[in-house]
Amino acid sequence: MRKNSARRPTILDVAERAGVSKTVVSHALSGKRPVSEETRRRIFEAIADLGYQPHPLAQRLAGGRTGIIGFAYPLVTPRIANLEMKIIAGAANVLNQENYDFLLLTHTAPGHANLRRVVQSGLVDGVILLQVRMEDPRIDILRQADIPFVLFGRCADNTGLIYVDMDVEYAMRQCVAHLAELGHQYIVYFYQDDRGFGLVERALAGFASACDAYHLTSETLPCGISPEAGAAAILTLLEHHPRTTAVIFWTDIAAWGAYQALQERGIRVPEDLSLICFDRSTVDALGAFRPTAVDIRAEESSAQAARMLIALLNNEPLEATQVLIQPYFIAGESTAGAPTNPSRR
Amino acid sequence: MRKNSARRPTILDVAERAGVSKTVVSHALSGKRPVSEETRRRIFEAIADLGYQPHPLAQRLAGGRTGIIGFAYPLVTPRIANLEMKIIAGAANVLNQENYDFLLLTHTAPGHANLRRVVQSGLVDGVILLQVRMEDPRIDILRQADIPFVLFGRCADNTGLIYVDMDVEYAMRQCVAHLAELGHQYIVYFYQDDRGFGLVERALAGFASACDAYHLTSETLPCGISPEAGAAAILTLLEHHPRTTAVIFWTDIAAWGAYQALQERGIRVPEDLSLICFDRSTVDALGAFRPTAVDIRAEESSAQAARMLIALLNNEPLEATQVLIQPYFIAGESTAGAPTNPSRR
DNA sequence: CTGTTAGCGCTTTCAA
DNA sequence: TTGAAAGCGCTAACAG
Repeated sequence: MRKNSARRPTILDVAERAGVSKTVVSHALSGKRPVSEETRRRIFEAIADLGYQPHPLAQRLAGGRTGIIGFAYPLVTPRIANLEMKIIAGAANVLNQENYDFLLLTHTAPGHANLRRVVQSGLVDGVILLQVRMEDPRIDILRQADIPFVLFGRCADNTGLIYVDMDVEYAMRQCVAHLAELGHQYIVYFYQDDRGFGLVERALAGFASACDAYHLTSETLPCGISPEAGAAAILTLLEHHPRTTAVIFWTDIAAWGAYQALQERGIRVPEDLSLICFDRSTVDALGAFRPTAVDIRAEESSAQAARMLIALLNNEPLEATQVLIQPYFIAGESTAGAPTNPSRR
Repeated sequence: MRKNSARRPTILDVAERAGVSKTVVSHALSGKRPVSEETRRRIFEAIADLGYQPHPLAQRLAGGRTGIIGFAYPLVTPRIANLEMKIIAGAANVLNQENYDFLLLTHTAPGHANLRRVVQSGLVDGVILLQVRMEDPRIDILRQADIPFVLFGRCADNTGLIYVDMDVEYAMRQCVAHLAELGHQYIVYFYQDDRGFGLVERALAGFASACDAYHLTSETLPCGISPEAGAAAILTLLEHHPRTTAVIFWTDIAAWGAYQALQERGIRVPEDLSLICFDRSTVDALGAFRPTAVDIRAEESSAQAARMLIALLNNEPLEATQVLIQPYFIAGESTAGAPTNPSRR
C-alpha cells in the first residue's frame, strides 16, 4: 500500500543493506555494546547511503523516555514580564541545547488537570515546578506519578524534595545590614500581597529576623506589583509611618512607582528616604533608575534547575539536591545615610 | 520484573477492566467508530477509575496525533523582554486551554537542526514560526515534512502560506499621517538594525511610501534596541539632521533612551521634538512614559496564530488564511504640533 | 561479537 | 457493534 519510494529508511533497511541484524545497528549507533570494526564500517556506510535517521518517537517509545521536560509555570496575563521571560529562557535554552524538549504548561485548570494529564500520559520525563507554594498540591501529583521533578522554589516541608531557590533570608539580611550600617532605624518592608508562596513567606520571616538581629524598628505592609500600587503604598507610608527612613520593595516595578510618587512630592531618594528592591529586570531594561537592589539571578537559577533535572534523569549524582542561590547585592543609587531629621513633610 | 503497582495504566488495562477489547476503547476515545452506549459508559468509567491517559507518542507512532504544537522562537538572552513574554503567553495559554501542549524551541542550532528533528520525528502536530525572515529556510523544512504550520510574520513570497502578521504598512501610514497633520515636514525613522526580517523590511517600505504620500522629507537611520542605542541615535540626529521635528522609533526601549537623552539636554518632548514608537510593553509596565505609540497587539496576535493552527489541525475551515492585525494607534503625550523654529540648539 | 524475540502503547485494517 | 492481529520503528533482554 505505501509507496516504497517515498518511505524514510528504517533501521531494518540499514541492517539488511549492511547484512546484519537490527540489533547490531542499534548498538553500533548507541555504543551500548561493542561492534566489530568491519561491521560498524559497513553499517555506517549503509546509513550514509540510505540517509538514515533514527526515528525519535520510536526510540523514545521503546526506550521508555521521551526527552521532554515539562515546565509548569502559570502565566497570568497581566503579570507577564521581563523576569518571567528570563526564567523561561534560562531553562529552555539549557534544555534545548541538551537535546531535551521544553514543554510549557501555563494554564491552571482547576485541580491542575493540565499537569495531571501531561504526567500521567508519560509525555514528559521530568517536570520543573514554578511558583511553588508552601503547601503545594502539585507535589502530590508528581510523587504519585513517580516522575522526577525539581522545584524552582521551596515548600514548608522540603523533606526529600529537590529544589533551586533564592536564599531570600540571606538577601534580606544583606539589605537590612546595609540599611543598618547607613544608620537607619525605622524601616518598612512592602511585601508582595500574595501569601502562601514560599518566597513571599520566607522574605517576610527573613525580614523580621534580620531586623531583630540589627535591633531595628520595622513594619511590614502589603503592596501590589504595579507602579500604581507602589505609589499608593509609599503615600500610605508617608502618612502613617513618618519616622520611616528606608523601605524595601519586593519588585522593581512597584519601587519605581514609589520613586516617581516621591519625586513628585519633592521627597528625594536617597537623601530623604532610602529604597531597596528585589530584582531589577524591568527597570534595568530601561536604565532609568538604578536602585540599590538584590539581583535574584533568575535566568541562572532556572538554568540550574534544568541542569539538575537532566542530571537526575541521567542518574548522575547531584552535587546538591537543595540549592540556595545567593543573590547579588547591588549597591545602587537609592540608598544613603539615614536623614538626621526624618520628618520631611 | 516491572512493579505492577507503579505502572501507568495502558489502553489494555482499560479494556480489561471494561470487559472489551483495546479496539473498542480506542474508538470510544476517538469517536471514529460507533460504540454502544452501554459499552462506552463502562469504558469511561474504567478510564476514570484507572486515571488513564493515552500516551501521545504511542498514538503518534501508530498513526495518530500527539497534541503537541511547536513554537519556534529563538530567544537570545540579552533581548528577552516583555514583548516576547506576551507573545509566548498569548499562544501558550490558548493552546493549553484547548488541551494542546506547547513545545518551545528556543535554540538555534546551525541548519535549524532542532526544528528539523522535532518536525521530522512527528513529535509535533503543527508548528508556529516566529521571527520570520523575508526568505526563511525553515519554511522548506516544514513543507518537506508536510506538517501544518502558521507564521507569526510574513515572508517576501507568501503564496500558499498561512500567517498572522501586524499590518505594519498601515501602522506606518497612521504614524506618518498623524505627524503630517501636526505639521511636521522633516521626519526620521530609526529602524531596527536587523535586516531581512519581514517586519523590519516592511516597516521601512511602509515608512517610505507613507512619507511620499504626505510629501514629507524623510530619512531612515539604523538604531539598536537598547536605551543606550536610542540615546546615541538621537544625538546623531541632533547633530546631522537638525531640521527634523519628529522621529519614529521601532522599540519603546530605544525611544525611552532617546527621551532621557533629550531631557538631559533640555530638549522638550513633544514641544521641540515629537516622538512615536512601536510597542509600549516595557514602558507601560513602568508607566513612566506615555509616548504616542503603536500597540502591536502581540498577545492577541499570537493567540490568533494558535487558534488558526488548531483549526487547521482539526480540518476546520479558516475564516482567513492570511491575517493582518491592525495595530492600535495610541495618541500619547510625545507628539505635538511641529515647532515653528526647529533649530533648537 | 551477533542474532532472535519480545515488547513500548497505540491505531487500523480485516474479519466476524 | 465488536475483536484479533498486524504493524509504527526502535530498544533490550536473552541466547548463542
